[in-house]
Amino acid sequence: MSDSEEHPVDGRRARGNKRRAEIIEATLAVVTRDGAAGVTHRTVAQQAGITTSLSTYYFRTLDDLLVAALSSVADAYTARIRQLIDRPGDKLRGLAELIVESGGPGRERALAERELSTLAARRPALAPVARQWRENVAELAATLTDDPQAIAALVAASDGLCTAILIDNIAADTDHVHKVLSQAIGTPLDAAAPPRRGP
Amino acid sequence: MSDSEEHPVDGRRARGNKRRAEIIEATLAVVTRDGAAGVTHRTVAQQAGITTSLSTYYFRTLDDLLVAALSSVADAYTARIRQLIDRPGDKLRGLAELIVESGGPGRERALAERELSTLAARRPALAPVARQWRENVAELAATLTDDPQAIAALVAASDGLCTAILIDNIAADTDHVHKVLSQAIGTPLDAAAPPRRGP
DNA sequence: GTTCTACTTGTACTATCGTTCAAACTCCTG
DNA sequence: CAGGAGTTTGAACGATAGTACAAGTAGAAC
Repeated sequence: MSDSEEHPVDGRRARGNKRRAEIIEATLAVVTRDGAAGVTHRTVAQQAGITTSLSTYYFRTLDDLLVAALSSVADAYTARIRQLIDRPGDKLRGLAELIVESGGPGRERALAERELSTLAARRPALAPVARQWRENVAELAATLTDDPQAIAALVAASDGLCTAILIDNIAADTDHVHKVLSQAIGTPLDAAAPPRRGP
Repeated sequence: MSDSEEHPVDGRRARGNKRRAEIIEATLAVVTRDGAAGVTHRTVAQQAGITTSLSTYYFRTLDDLLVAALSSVADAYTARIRQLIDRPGDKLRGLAELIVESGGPGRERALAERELSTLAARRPALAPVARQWRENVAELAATLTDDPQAIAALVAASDGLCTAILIDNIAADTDHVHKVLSQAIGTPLDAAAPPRRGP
């Protein structure tokens, strides 16, 4: 985690890492297509175009594979939200756009994340990973207000909006989501996007 | 649906209905214990103390069984919320108590509902059932405000709070949930529980 | 009592699952 | 080149899944 890679010159390990990523990608594709219940070593291997044993070589058990897949999705979302937090701009609108994505191009990923998050209620190993999304949103909210209730409301509303978009398959409109988020956090329209000139 | 039962005198059919309810109950118990993925005709039958074939006799396919189980849970929640809507009292606090229940005695049911709701994203037959909860909350919210954004925010926040309680396993405090709901809907503390004397 | 319907059981078939394992292949090391 | 570490394959084992089906039981209709 600290440094990128220690042996980037070893072609064997490089290939291994690439394979690992491919298998995770295939796993997400399977979750998207057939749901988390459809994830088996065989389906994942077929999706990745490899043999079943190779899947078990990299992920000894199915649990290992699911944890890795959820971690991958969660990391991607974390990066997106951190970008919103660090960069200047309307954070609330950025969050709204991120949520709306769950109904469009990012629907597969979001659906996969929801499936895997639900598993988290049952597998302690997944819980910390599943919690990341809410913690990140809370951090973003903390830059907009100091009111704990408002932060909690925004986090809950963000989660609920994602659910509604995914399950109900409702039309995802950025303006609408933005308004609902504003409503949840209170009166952030003044404080949310102050046209600061930066330091 | 219009009248209760047409042949309540037939002891055979009565036993059949009882068995059906028992199997649904066993299914929910299995979902609670092992997750939706753990639902098989065999596990359900064992949980119910019957034979496998009897489970398939009442629910020809596993899908039938899952749809019936989700419908059962959704109906129970619908009844609870309708009670809140129809009866006088602080509706928002009642909703908060209902949500908090998801972390306590009603955790099993709530978890089962979430698992089955997630399935709804994939099985169109489950979608209308899974939508009920949100529609009911929206109806409750409509009695508190006319602002569509506020209604949407309350619905989303309710859903998100349930998720947080279930997945993160956070301490569920009625006061806290109530405050967050109030924050989401705006300033309902005055309008939410007006001590009206009736019509 | 006879007949019919609804309920219940035991058993079996086929398919797929997770997982293991030894052998073959690829690439780095010396 | 030889040797070893990492990668990939094919086949197989035991367990469990959905489902089907014929036989048997309990209660209703006549």
